Amino acid sequence: MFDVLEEGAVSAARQLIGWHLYTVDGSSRVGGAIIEAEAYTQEDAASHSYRGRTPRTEIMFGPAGYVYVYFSYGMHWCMNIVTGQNGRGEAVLIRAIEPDEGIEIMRKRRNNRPDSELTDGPAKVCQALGVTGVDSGVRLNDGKFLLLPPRSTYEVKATERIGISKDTHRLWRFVAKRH
DNA sequence: CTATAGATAATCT
DNA sequence: GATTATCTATAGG
Repeated sequence: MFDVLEEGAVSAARQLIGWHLYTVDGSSRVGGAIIEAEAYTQEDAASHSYRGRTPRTEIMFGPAGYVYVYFSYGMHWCMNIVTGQNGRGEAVLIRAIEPDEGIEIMRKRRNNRPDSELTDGPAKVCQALGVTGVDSGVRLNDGKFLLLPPRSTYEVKATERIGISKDTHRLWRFVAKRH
């Protein structure tokens, strides 16, 4: 169903820039275009899957197209899209989105912060889209989540990942280039 | 604008 | 007991 996800996390992270990610809230969609994403694989010391399967990371080892949500720093939720073939232990962290639908809902959930700060970080994306741990293991395009193809082309830049202390040299963070 | 401290709990050693 | 794929408020330039 999602060819773009099945080649592997690095390829998927690069190609996912520009895809639209939404959660469905009643009759409205909440979300927008993915503009920042990072790849994590089992061979990567910064990845939750590095030490093998655990209860938390089990979802990363399943088939592509499922959502993996984890709890971070005792406060925040962050969401990934599982990639690669079944058993590989890969995912792409959704780090930022450019809102285009459901902005009023996001403002409310983000406590009326400026529009520029609604979804410019992985935990902010989850708060704005209403994603928590109960959504971990849910399949895309099967109810709550919608992943739709890009509506325009994006220039993508690869950089070092953010907020990690191991394997920082990998250029596995992909961002939509500003102009 | 940049820099930094503090919050706070699951997860793993 | 240490670490953590973060965010926010606050202080300073």
